[in-house]
Amino acid sequence: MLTGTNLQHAKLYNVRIVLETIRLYGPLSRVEIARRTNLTAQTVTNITRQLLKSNLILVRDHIQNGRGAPSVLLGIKPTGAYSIGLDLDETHLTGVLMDLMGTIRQRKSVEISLPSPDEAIRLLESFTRELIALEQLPMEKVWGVGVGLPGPLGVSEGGVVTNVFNPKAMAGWNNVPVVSLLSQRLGIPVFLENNASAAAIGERWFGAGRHIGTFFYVFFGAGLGGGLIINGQMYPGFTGNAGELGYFPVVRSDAKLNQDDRPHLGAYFNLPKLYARLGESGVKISHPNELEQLYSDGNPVLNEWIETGTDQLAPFILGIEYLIDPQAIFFGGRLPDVIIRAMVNRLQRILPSLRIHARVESPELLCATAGTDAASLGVATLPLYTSFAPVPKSMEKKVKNAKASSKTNPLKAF
Amino acid sequence: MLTGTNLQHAKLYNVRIVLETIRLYGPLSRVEIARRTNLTAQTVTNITRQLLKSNLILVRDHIQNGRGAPSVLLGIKPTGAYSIGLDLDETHLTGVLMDLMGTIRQRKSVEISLPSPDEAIRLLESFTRELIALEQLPMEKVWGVGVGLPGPLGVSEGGVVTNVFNPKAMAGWNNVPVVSLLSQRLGIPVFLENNASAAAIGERWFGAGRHIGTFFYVFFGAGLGGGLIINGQMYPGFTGNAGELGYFPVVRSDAKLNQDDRPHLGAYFNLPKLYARLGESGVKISHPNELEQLYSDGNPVLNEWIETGTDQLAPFILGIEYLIDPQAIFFGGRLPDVIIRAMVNRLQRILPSLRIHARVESPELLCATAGTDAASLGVATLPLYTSFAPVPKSMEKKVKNAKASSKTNPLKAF
DNA sequence: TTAATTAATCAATTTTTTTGAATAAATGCA
DNA sequence: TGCATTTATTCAAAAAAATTGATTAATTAA
Repeated sequence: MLTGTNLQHAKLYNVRIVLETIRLYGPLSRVEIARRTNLTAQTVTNITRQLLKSNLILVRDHIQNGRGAPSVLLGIKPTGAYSIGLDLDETHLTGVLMDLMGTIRQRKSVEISLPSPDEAIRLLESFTRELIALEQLPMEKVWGVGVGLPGPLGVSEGGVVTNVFNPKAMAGWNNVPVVSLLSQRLGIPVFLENNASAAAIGERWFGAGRHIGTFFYVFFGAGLGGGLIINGQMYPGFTGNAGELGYFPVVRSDAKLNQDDRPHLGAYFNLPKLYARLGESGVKISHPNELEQLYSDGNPVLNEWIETGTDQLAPFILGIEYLIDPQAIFFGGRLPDVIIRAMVNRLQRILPSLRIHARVESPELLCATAGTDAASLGVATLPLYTSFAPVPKSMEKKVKNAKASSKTNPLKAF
Repeated sequence: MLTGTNLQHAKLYNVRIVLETIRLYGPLSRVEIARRTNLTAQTVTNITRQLLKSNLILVRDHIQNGRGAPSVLLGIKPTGAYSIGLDLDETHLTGVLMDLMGTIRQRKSVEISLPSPDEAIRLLESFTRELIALEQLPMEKVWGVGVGLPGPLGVSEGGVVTNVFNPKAMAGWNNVPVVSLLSQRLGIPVFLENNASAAAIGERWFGAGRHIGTFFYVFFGAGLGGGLIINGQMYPGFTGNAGELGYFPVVRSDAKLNQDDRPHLGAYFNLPKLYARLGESGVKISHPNELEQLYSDGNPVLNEWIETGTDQLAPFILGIEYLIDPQAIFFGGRLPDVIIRAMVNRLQRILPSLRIHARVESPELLCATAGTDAASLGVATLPLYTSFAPVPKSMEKKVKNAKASSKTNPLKAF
């Protein structure tokens, strides 16, 4: 719907712009903020006064450049707010407690084997409570919990993502209202996102994507996923599954894949299948971190897995270049950095021979910066993202009778 | 850059929202506009007063539903503004004069053969002047000229698209500052866009895409192009070539293609090549409209061309589904409707067998509504689009010293 | 004929940014 | 050392826009 704006929302928009400017380029003086945002110094004074009072920013330093009064540098106050990220898939759960600067303050991880929804919800709750207890925080300081699940996810009527339509990978997980179940138990807002998109959001907010407006994120989890950031915001697609290249059908069946699968790209990146194949060759592992040692040992099964997977992936990377034309393509997830780097290097060798000269410029292929906790860091950004991102939507007027989410919105003071 | 907003721009945003609401859903009463936009009735009264004074809207009717004062229905005034669209490629030039409602009032077309930039600029100018003369309009009523060229286009340093990097298809057209050359001669704003993206914009504004926020547009021109609308706005990509699937390399070389080409998808849809192949079989044609007769005659060369092209296209359509996840995929351009429909029907047969069950929903495949003038209609919308679309950018504060484009901006009154 | 209802507008108020002046702190130079 | 200059920040009044509450006008229902 086309929705008008009003003064209150113009102000909220400016508050978010100021906060985001400080976060991305700070610490900054008030005049510098004014210069960057095209707001007047007076307006910046007014906004920063409220942000200081709300404990979201703090005075970092006093510096002087040349003559004149010294600048008061303002920066984000890391302890101004916290957020929890929980990344769950059929093989593991990782939980992190993150501060406003994106620093991971607490971390917990456990290897599991396809939990039932009941078990999982209990586990998610206890992880959350333990992480908060470890940091000795009051519940009010935690703005919310982000939960990541493997895609593709479905969207329920109410607009809330609650279901998992991935019967093979997460059996028994159809129609599970994760959001309402968990938020009832915890009493704070819960956000759900597929782990690939979440990792992309994390990269955008706290990684190398901070200054890249449009990029694709190739995510290696238990399988293969993808997320898309367009004009600085996560782009979900119409059904919420944009970038989901894991289930893209591949033309030729490969003898090494299970025969009961319709051949699809994600099968080449399925970790349990890799573990099984390594097991056949006499190497027993159960955690992606163990792959690092195998790689430096030059394990032939692993090497072949990397090469086959990368070769299958290459045409899709080309497809991303031609269809989406992003500034960069990130590669990240639960695989060790060295293996991701090996894949990127191989892609950089393969792709030029596939491209046609007419292309002016090609996107950079980059290793993601968040490491193996990318997904949990990503989902942890969801509560902050929802409150803070200066998206056009925040310009829209709030309908008067709308059920005030303002109770939980940390910017309610503005 | 992150830019704050202020009262003036919030107002401009609301003006655009009101205008767009009337355009899409009108004629509407003021209260109805207020209801749809969440603006107050008083605000709508103020804004519509100015729009009436500016001659952009008019009173269409007085109706009453039940008791109470009758509603005054407001609608877009078609003659409130005009715009010119010029679609140029190596084989033809089509020019249209469009009113504010998207109705084509005048039309001119000529078949040409790879004009030099000099010849082309002269031709574009004379087309523009003739179209305006035919409608007997003063120059001030024409808000601008949109020019469409085959992609991929490059972007010059100043941010203005001026160059054509398509040496094969448009030889001699490197580094031609089309925008500045033509706007100097005409004295009104000139906009340049690749014809596929332009057709997508046209479909979004005046076609079936009016109520579809996110779609892909497959464009059949002299070759194959593509355009992308995301959240209601044209998405150009980082280098300006998103959706440009014409130059996507295809794996297997086809004997029927020229050997000097690197095999790419667009070669299967190249019209001059089709004409040549038809010529070999004894059928001489030179205009896409003549294909309609051939198709109803069941010409075997044409049928095979359609089938081969569609089969090659199918995996890319699947790629669009998985990567971009749009609500719909439109097919349009200079080919006759029956041929486009045949391709869409064939795709609808092929695609289900390629998809994997896990996909929840697939985008609709739709024939575009603008007919063979899609591209010229599309570029004609560019001047209006730039002035009117309620894009987030219009929320950003204008820098004070910025070279006032307001001289030419029809909304300067606000 | 009169009360009720709805559309639209007038006038006063509120919210926010802007503008112009004032204050404070440091530097550069006589 | 003293003072003009420069720069950052804030105070106070003004301007711009949407909102609120009251008013006017047109029509239907009883």
